[in-house]
Amino acid sequence: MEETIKKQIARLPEALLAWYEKNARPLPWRETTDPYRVWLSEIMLQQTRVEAVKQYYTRFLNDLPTISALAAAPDDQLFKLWEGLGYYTRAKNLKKAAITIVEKFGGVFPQTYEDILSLPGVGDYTAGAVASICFNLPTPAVDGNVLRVVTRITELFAPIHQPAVKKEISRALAACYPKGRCGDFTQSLMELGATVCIPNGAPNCSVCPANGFCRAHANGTQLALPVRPAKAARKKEKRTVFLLKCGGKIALNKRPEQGLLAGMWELPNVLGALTVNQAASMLEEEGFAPANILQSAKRKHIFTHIEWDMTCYCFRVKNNVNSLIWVTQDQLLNEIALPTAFKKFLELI
DNA sequence: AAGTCGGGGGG
DNA sequence: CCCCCAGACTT
Repeated sequence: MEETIKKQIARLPEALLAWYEKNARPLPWRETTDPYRVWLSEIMLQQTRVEAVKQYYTRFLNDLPTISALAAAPDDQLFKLWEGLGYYTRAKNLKKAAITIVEKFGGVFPQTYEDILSLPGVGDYTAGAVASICFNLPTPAVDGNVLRVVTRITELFAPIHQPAVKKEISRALAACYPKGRCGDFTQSLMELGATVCIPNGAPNCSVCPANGFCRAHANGTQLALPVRPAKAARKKEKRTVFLLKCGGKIALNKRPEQGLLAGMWELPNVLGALTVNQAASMLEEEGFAPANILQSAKRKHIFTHIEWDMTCYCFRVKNNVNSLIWVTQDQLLNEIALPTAFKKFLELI
């Protein structure tokens, strides 16, 4: 299979590089080959759209302009810079990797594929992207865009979630990487997938530089590719969220270090949809004096594997409880990173 | 190989 | 609603 793929993508580098020179979008991380900046962009872009990343990227580099600054950054600052971007372990691993670079690599970003791959949070894709873009190594970066482009050009109906299929595609690509233009070829593949050979609807084949040798285009099978596994059904959960106010402060809770939103702050909440009376009773059982209900609201939040149907009760309470952390509105706004699911209730304050 | 881990933009 | 996004890591 690999040999077949190689033959069918043989014309890709020449066609894509010429097209990329004229059609590359100007993106902040394309103005440099500094590995810190390219690495940061690749981590932020994991499962995250370009438009969402732009502002985060610029602000992050403004506040933490060097690897050593990142290695020394307090977690609060780090998470505030990541707040709302999702997949928060990316931020934790980013700092871990920065510390590794300082301690193990003498503060110099590693320059081989294997060393880059060894950093926490860096997998095959990111290592290939950084190595090719920053160090001109023939290391493919096989993301969703590239899988779509290659499976369409070669009309490969193999399920792309299988590691073996990704490896075949990666090896075939590595063999055709153009000397001296490795970074541009990596980016041109992704650019084609992002702007021409797009997901969700018909690709723009009429302007595609590969339409002369694309099998899916020739046979009209673009929409059937790539082949993905069936998606698992999402679970639904009802939750009751407490917005507790006491003496100008708001109650927060620290989530467990494992699992969903690991280690993040949250508004106190419990499983199940409590009535306002049940919620008030629960507060009394937890050691609060009788509480006054101020407002309530319902919000839905959708994660990848679970959906929260949340009912929030805003209570004014007269005494606080030690197991909760009490913060001012200013702290909550400017210092503490609160996941989006809970941010949806802050307008009740 | 299958599950887990956020959030959002667009059909 | 549904799709899937410049994926990585754990089990």
